[in-house]
Amino acid sequence: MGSANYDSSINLNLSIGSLQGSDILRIKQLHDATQQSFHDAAKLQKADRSTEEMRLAVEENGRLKRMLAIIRERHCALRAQVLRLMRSSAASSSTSMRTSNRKIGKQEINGSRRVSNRQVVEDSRPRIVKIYVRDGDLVMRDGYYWRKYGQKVIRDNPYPRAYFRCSFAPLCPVKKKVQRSAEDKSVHVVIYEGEHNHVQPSPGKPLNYMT
DNA sequence: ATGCGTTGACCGGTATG
DNA sequence: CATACCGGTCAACGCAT
Repeated sequence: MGSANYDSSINLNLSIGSLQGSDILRIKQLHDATQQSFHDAAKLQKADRSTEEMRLAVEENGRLKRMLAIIRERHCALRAQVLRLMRSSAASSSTSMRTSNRKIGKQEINGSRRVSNRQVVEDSRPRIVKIYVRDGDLVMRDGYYWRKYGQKVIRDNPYPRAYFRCSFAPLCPVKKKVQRSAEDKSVHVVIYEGEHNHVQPSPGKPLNYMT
């Protein structure tokens, strides 16, 4: 910042040969007073600069707050959109799974146990959401806390499948399966089963691990 | 001490002969 | 029907905090 320098030493260039002692004393007092006033002026200038800096900081803070509010608003809108997409894809995947997959045509995923067709009750089937996430995206940052409880190598895929349980609420029934895609190893396939029976602990916050 | 990840064992449903 | 296979879960163990 531009700051003015104040020279506190003053050369009065006086010829003091003809002056009395009292005059010298007065001049010295005057000199001291002048120096003091320069000091005071410098202090005032410094205080003014601090006030200006504080005003700028307050303005900047206000701008940042407005930006944060906008970001938060957009985040909420995006989140709502993602949830809508996840729900619509869940609806379509659950119907396509019944017809396209040989095995799933004979069995349904229902909570922790697979059950036969006879036991399937349409309304009791947990919501299943399948999403594909690239490395570095929110694979493990979906806002919930997950605890890994198993890992298994699955047929037709060299990469193991990891099993997670929602650990935020002890009774939360939601499970999550994460597996690298066999076709594109940079893509994770994340399958959510069920619905959370609690609020999201902290949107976007990193989970215990990736979860 | 507590919580978490790893991993082999186990269980139950399905496919196959 | 017997059995192999498969996906999902359990639980012991070790590690990190």
